[in-house]
Amino acid sequence: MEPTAEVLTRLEPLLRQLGPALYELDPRFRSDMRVPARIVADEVLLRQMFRDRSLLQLVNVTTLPGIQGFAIGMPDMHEGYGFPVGGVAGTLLPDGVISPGGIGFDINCGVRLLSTGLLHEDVKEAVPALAHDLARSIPTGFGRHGRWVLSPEQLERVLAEGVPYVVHGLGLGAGEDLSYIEAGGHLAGADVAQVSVRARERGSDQLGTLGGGNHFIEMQRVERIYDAGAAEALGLFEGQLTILIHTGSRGLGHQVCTDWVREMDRALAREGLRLVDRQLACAPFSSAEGQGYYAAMCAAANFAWANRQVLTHRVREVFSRRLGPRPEAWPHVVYDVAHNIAKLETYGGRRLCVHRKGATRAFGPGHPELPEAYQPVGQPVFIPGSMGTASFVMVGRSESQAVSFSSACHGAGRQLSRAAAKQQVAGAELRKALSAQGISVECPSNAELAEEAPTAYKDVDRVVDTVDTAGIAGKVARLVPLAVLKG
DNA sequence: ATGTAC
Repeated sequence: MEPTAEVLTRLEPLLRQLGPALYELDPRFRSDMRVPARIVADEVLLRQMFRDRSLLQLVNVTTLPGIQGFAIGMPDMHEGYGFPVGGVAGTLLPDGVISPGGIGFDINCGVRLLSTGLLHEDVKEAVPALAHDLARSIPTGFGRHGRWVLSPEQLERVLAEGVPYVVHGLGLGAGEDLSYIEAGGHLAGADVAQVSVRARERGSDQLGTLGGGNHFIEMQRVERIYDAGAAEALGLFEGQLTILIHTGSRGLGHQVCTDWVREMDRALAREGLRLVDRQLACAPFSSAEGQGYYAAMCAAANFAWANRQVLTHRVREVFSRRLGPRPEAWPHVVYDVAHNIAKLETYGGRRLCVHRKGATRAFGPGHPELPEAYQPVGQPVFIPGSMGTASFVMVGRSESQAVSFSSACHGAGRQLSRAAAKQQVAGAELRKALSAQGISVECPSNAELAEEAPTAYKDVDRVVDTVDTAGIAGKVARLVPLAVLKG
């Protein structure tokens, strides 16, 4: 929905440019703003944000109790539930609020990049078969559940322990994988008791499933390297075959979000508190609701990392079956990073709860949380483009700390709603067009395909260049699709 | 994103 012309004319003069790709909205725009709103964008992307409610949603975020500094939108920002997708906000611990809408329904939706030692050129003929095998091995699509049902005990351990349990307890993956996953694939704040029975039921057969919507697995070719030093540190080279996995915590995370939004909504009503937008339901981090949600969110995040780990194992099985057990055909984890999560981090000596919704953590070089090999170059940031377009590998820069609470964008960003895309795009035609580009498509539904059409998304090259210009992350490599597997 | 509006 578009904001009214009246609102936009009032907003415009209070918006000033702070840098080559950074804007600030003065808090005088609305009396309830506690801090300014900032936006990483160029002129074109900024204009696009005027076409939906995302800017006003970002303004709403600045009203949250305990918010520090500013609320900031990434260049791929668009309208979401409560918070805009592409929004970042840090609240002061212990009594600032945590808001499930600031993390998103798909808790720890994120991206994992796998690299092979193969040149695409050398395995060209095998790509369609590999894609087909992946489609047979990995359940995809909305409502699709896996054939593998975890016992209640296994699920509890996934929620409590995350990827270390998947590797060492379930035997799926290698010990080296753990060093290349944000937080080692395990948040210690998880408390299984805060995850409802219903959420657990929904998750019990969804480990190792891809889901629908914009979730996908893509086989890609490294088309171009921008930063040779960083590419070398990440093990990337031109012509290389890579695999990108984009998925999250499935129905389990969705149910956790639903449960705790309701819980917080009730608590607010009990105390007679009204928010500017009910979808911003939140609670002080230190409150029972804040602690409960945070513990459940950590558990759902562990589930999502575990999910991407199981999918990695499936990819390895398929590659090894098809290409033989040679070391160059064994996909390594380059990195795995969330873009829907809240993390506890320190800025200017203050402990904050940093909400990232459709925003990727982008720690610069030398950050202690990075694996040793990436210390000199910074944290890998993956920007999946829309289907059939390029994806990018970037690395976080130290400047991101002051500019954006160490955050960058997470994708191209929608410019058409799912409904609008479905109306405008014929899935069957799109399928043909992708095939004509030489991209193998493994997706049962034309409707799902249409919703994710490239025209439904902003220009990923522009989004990525804006992030680069803003100085929060730098371009390392451009990856182009060879085969896409989606729901 | 999501057993696609309890």
